[in-house]
Amino acid sequence: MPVNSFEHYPMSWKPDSKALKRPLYKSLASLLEQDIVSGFLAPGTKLPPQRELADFLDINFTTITRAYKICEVKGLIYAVTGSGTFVAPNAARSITISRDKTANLIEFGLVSSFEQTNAIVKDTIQKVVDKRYLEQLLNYNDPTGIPYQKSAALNWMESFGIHTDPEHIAIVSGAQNALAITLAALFEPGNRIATDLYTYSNFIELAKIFHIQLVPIKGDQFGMLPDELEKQCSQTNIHGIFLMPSCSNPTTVMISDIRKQELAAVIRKHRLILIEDDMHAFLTAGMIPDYQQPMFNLLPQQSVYICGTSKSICSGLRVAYMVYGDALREKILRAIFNINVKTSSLDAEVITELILSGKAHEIVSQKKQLAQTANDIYSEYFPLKTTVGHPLSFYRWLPIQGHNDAFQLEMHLKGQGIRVFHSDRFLSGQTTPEKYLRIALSSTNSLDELKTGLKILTQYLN
Amino acid sequence: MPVNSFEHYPMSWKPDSKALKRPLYKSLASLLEQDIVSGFLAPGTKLPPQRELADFLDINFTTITRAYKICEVKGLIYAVTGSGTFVAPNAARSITISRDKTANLIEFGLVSSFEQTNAIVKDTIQKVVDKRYLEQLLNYNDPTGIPYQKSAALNWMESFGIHTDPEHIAIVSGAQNALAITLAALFEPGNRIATDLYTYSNFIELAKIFHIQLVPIKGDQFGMLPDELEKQCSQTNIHGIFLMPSCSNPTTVMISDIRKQELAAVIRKHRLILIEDDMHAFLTAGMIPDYQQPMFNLLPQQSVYICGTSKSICSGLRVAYMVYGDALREKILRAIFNINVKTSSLDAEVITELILSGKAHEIVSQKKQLAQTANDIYSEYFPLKTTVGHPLSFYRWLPIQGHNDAFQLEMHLKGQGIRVFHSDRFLSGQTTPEKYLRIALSSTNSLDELKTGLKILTQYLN
DNA sequence: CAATTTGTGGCTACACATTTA
DNA sequence: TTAAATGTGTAGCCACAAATT
Repeated sequence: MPVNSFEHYPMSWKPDSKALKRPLYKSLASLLEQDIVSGFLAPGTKLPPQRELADFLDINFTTITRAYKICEVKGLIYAVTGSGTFVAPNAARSITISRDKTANLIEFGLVSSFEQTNAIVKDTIQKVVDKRYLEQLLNYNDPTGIPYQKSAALNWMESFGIHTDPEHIAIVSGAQNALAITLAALFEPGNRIATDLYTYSNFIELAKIFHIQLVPIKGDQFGMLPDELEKQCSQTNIHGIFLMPSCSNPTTVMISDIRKQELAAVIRKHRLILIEDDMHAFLTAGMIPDYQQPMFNLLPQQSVYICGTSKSICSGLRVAYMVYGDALREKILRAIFNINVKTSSLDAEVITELILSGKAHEIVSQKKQLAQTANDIYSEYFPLKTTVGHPLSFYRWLPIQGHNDAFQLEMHLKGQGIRVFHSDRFLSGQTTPEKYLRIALSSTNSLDELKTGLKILTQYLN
Repeated sequence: MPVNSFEHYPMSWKPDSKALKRPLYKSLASLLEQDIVSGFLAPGTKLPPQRELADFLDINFTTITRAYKICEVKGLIYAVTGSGTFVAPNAARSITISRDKTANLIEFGLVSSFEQTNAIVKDTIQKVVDKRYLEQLLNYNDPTGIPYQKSAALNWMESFGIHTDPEHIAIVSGAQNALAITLAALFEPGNRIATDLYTYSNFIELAKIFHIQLVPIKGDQFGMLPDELEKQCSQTNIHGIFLMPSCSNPTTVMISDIRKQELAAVIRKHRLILIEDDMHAFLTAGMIPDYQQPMFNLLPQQSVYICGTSKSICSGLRVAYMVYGDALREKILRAIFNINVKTSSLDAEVITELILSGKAHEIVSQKKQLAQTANDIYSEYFPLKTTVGHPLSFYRWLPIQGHNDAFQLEMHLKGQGIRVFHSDRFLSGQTTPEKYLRIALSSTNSLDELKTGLKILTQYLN
């Protein structure tokens, strides 16, 4: 029997108890899902507490717990002990970022990599084709990469501070693919991974696919806060942590060397698996005075270091390097064989040749130059108030005011001819009061187009 | 309080109740896992019934259910209602098949694809490099394939009976990758997929990675038995079915056209998602008199059709085509973007050029010729007693007697210089009394080596 | 700092379905 | 055919932990 009449305490959600079928918890979960996906329950809405809803429906409150759990794992809602359960910011839509050529828009959304440099790659492909061993690249051999390709990879990563042997490196099909492999290999459904409050939206989606919960941790201008991480680790059972130390996506924050060591101490203490996505090492190592080494070096036995070549060398050739501790090796190899079989040796060979011939460094220095120019242009339109973030980042993180509806803002800007992403897309958990736009500087067809787009943006935002 | 003393009914497994910590079910599961992985509990061992073990440990029997469930999802054990719980045949080892070059062995294990034909591919790569639009293949554009590449794909699959539009096809990085994407996109942990008793071992491993349970269904010489499928579907909640109609791996069984229709009726009735791995269509369509069309055509809205080009065209270029119904499209695209971002347009372009230039058909006819010769050689050593199975299969399924320890047999044959796989590797669930070897005919360096290997094998088995 | 609110995790009870004897 | 054995699935009970007031 319900105890209260609820007339004085209106609940934000009153599911029709007649619509409930057995099993109750599944039925309730699907009612909730419907109301969220249909938009009836807006993002941020506080759902009734478990006990209250249970009372209303006259069932046990743990049955509500179960129903809520189903929706939480699907990323539709999130729960905060003590304060309640809320509809997630990105509940009703997919935040996957991919190339979308439908309209003639100025691309500030997807972060490309100044594709102007691809002409250099073209010549190198010809050199690879001329090699007498080309045929050897077309079979099933060496699923994790041919030994000399791995040597070239080590050569490439040496300047970032990575040192290992060919047994602990694998060539995979891009950094995103490396992340998928890592989650498949080392985590189980229901595991938790700590991330920054704002993080790479495709990692959020990947976590959903693998049914891994993300635990957002607060940070400051030097990266994630060790105390906050410590707090969460001691509170709940956390299995891993995802970091992008060289230039966090989307915030452009670089983790300082001291902070790396502090974080490493917490990670070591709680035996987390560190997933270090160091896609931007090429922009940071040797450039930023504070840069010492990747976190992998501090925690080699419990880390996966991922070095993608899409941003630094060429985006269309899907090649990334994974470096891992011995304890993780077997599981990772198994996941690679089952998800990829292998990565095309032809693609890997082109990247290898670019590295060994020195062309890769040439490409990098061109890209740095382009990044410098693009950032200079950006600061003409949006002066950088502080020195926060990476000075050469391929994207910027612009604080905005008064545009709380992420979807609507993105739509309006599309109407203005600009594709850009609102910060809500990058939220790993609950919402925050501050709002931003992530503005890719590396994806327009020309620097003129970049200027045009930024001009439209300044006008729109003022 | 325990009710019985158990002295008269010895249990196969008596965990130390003092070793149990809280939570009980996790602790118990890990004790069980240890004893299985260490080999203390051999494959096939019957575990104590849930109630009996509960009585012994003096806890509730559903706590045992939970512990068993954890191990079942990990593939360590399997449960049969009414008869009990058993240690799985492949519990203690990984059955992932991958290239393994460690020793100088004759390769009868991994199924390659007569790599002699790769010389033709070499010339085509040069043609691709000469194209003026090569640079356009090096960016993030067209993540599911460039429109004309998709047209070529449709062109290629037309002879297999596939007709669709470019919106319902995607280019991915090989058939195994397509399977990973399909499982990630369309299934949830705990879902069940029906498979043949013997099935592709990397699919079994993939199911483990995604925590999907396989439900083995009996079959005969024409493929899976519809009645058995119907029975299982009405008994438990099954979400999908995995079939290789053109030439099942490892049994070489081809599903007859009548059987396809009967199976389709059951699949439709129970709304299963059909995963049709039609890697061998090129060996079957137009070759086998009975061949009419893929099952995709019978169930276009609830099927994923996978057409790999590794076996038919070139194994090192990681390219497969996925064809799917509109209802599945969005989820599949999301999984592709998150697991691959895209497949190398360079690789896809080479395959496209091979198809459009007619070279692909040339390669196929060479491979068919090689397959014919290899099968002829095989039948000199192991006369085919019946007409069961595909006549041109790249591998054969040899019944053997008296070698029940799969691992030991594989080891002994390695000692003889041969790498080959025992049927236990391909078991999707419980064990069977019949034993086989899967013998790859397409992976030796020469036909002479094939003969040598087969000779050693006949001698060993007699 | 204590009381209250709210969510988490684990064990138990029980109805039910299938298989086997 | 019926009874016993055995596994499956759902809901309830309860101790506890964290956050709020």
